[in-house]
Amino acid sequence: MHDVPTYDPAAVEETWQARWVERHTNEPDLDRPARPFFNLMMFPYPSAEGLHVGNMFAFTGADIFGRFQRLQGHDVFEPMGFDAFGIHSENYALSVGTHPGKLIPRNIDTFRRQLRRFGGMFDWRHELSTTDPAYYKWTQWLFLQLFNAKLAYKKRAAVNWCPKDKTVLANEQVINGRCERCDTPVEQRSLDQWFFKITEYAERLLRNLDTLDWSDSTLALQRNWIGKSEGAELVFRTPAGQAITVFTTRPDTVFGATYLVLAPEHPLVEALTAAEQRADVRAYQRQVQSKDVVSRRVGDREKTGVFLGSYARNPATGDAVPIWIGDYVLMEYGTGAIMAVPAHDDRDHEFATQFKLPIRQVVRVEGETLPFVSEDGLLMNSGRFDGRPCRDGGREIVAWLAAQQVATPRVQYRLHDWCISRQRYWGPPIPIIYCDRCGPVGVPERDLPVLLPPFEDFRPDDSGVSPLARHTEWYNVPCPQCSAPGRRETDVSDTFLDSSWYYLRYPSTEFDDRPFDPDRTRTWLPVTTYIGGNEHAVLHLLYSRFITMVLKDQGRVSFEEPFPKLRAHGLIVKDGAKMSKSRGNVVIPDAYIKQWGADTFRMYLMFLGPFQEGGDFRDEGITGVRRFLEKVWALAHEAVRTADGRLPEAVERKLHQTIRKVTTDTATLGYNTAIAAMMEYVNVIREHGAGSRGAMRPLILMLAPYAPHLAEELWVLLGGTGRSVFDERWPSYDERLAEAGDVEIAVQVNGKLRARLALPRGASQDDVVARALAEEGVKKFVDGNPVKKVVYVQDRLVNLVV
RNA sequence: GCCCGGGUGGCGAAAUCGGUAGACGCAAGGGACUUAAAAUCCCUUGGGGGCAACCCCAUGCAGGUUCGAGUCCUGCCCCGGGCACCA
Repeated sequence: MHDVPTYDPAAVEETWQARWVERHTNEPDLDRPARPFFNLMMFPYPSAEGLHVGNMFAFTGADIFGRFQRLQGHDVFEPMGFDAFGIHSENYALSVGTHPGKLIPRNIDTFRRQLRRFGGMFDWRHELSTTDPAYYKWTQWLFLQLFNAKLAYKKRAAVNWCPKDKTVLANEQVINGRCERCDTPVEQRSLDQWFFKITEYAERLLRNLDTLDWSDSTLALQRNWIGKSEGAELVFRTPAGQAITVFTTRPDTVFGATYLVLAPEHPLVEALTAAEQRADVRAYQRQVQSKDVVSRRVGDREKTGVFLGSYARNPATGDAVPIWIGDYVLMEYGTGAIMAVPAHDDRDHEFATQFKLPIRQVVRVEGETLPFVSEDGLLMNSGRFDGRPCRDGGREIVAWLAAQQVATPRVQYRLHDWCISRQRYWGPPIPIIYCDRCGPVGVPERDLPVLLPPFEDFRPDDSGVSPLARHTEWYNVPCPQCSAPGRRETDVSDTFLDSSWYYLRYPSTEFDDRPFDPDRTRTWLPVTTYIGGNEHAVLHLLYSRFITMVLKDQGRVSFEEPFPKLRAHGLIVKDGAKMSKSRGNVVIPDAYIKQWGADTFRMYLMFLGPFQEGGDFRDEGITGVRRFLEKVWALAHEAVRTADGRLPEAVERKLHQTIRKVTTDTATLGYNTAIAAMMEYVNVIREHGAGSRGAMRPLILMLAPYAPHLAEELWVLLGGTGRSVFDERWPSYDERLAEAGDVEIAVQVNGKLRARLALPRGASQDDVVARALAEEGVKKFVDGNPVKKVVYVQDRLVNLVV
């Protein structure tokens, strides 16, 4: 064995990272690409802790995909940016006594350094940060497009208020009644808020899901979130003529509705309350209001409520049914009022039992006892609808009641309008000026951006208004329409608005007079492949789809789905447990990259489990990958000194099988098995002592997406003359060579494996059976019995049934 | 409660149009080289039985379909994630 120079990843990686910059290797021609491929990954929030291993895992997987596409001959655009506005940065700045405006640039510097160091194929010409006025100018512009289209509106609303972060939260940011950031129980407050009418797009957002190439889990999450229910609104009238409208998904059970329940906040409660019940009703309402959202929604589920002392007529039966209020009915969903069918709804049953209300069975299902909710039954106690199947009967009942003007078919979504205002500092100011004469007026485009003033005093307070509202010199401005004294909106917008359009900005970052250039957008969008975590399956992805639909409706883009192909990666855990600071098991990538090199670290991350499922990070495992790269390094150096000739047959066959496997696996993000296949190939080369150029060059090409620095280095060593291995083409394989040689055929007797035969491909059934019967191990089990049946699978298996 | 995933060696995991279970890697044990160690190389490694060729058992549990089931069907159990008093 000749001397092989030591593999020094740090040196190799530094050299090539410098060359990539000098040679503009990662900068595609954005104006005239032959085969554009927009490889997008979810941009990170630049935390003070730096890039963590979860980011690194995601970016590595996405980068491998981009590099693979590049080798397939695409012009791959792989940009990177920073989602740097938001409560997280602001809270961190407060906790360490600095200003987010100072903190964020430092954090971004760290991230940029880390992202270069791990070897991402990023086009840094197109880096963006959502906090850059050149970016948020257009975030504000986007708000104005929705405002002008009447898709943004302000309303006083009971909103989620986090007493710790002192801000309003979107429904999506409330987890089990608690703030998703700080876990504080969320309170209800009534404030004026800006909303986007995403509910107007609910049906389209739902329907389009069928056209998307997304993972099933992500699609399911979105469907769930949109939460479509079909049913009807039914009207119950009081003797005084008041109409109480309820929403139900089970109009077939209306004959079983024995009472009504309204949400305690329902506007009709006052009018429906009898004098003698007034005190009790008031007390109950106060009690509910004082509950925090946690105990109302998820904590104590015991049914409570109060009788209002009045009645309404069931439109189907004509019976007078009592009207109650109860906090298990929510004002935000449906009409805030329900018809209670205690026989066929568990919650209603519980309530009726508690308060001794009548229970009337109207559905019969074999073997079921009350209460049950099945729709697979026949109606009973339902007048002329008796005996009808539930679903048909329901339709007929709605038609019957609709003719009397007391029923309307209705579709209900769980999705709420998107509350986008935040009473905080670290975000883009909402570009609105209030004028006593003109009302809310959009800031004219020529005056954008509305700069976020660099106030040192940005601490939020309990007032329910933004810190910007403390600065009269900032918010007092003339009305852009009539020049009368006006006042700026002092709320800033939600971070999810920043991230709802960043993919549109990337190809157009150099244009300061337009948010996204029409030509660039036509060339590069929609995004070819989007890779990111399922934690954004609902919020970010739903908002981005909505914004894109709005832009499409305004004729600003030609597509309505920004991410036709999306792949979600899994989560990475450490030694079987979720990483967290408190557990002390957070993996800091820098230390690993320093010790092992970026190429080894990238490959290890991809080897520890299926990319789309995540995996368990264990320190011990990394040595295997490093050993593999050392072997490749040594074989390549050996190959240089070896005369090239035809590969040994076994090596050639394995090579073609490997190219086949690595190609399909890389294309489908099956990185762990692709790496395993390359390891197998290297093992075969070593067994045959066949480390020649012909054996190694295709391997280096396949390895390039995974270990780009090493591949560049070895490509030059093996005679590559171009500027980069990524200007080469992915190797192709020959199916015939991959399938050459004998196949092993399993011989079963009665389904149990008894022997293996090595035979040429394509042997006939008769030959195989004859050979099988000659085997000792087979004879023994056939034992002279006649073979009753032969199952033969060409080139794989024969099963003799005796 | 509902909706997605997922349960395979000591460990991370392969194999799903039903067709040779455990590829690849880690760890462990044995050996070679070395004054020694590291590194490297070779061998063994799911469980049980046998001197051996071999045999039996084994993919969360219980059934079923099939010549044949990790894979399909029925009913359960457990783990992870999401939604959740949504009418």
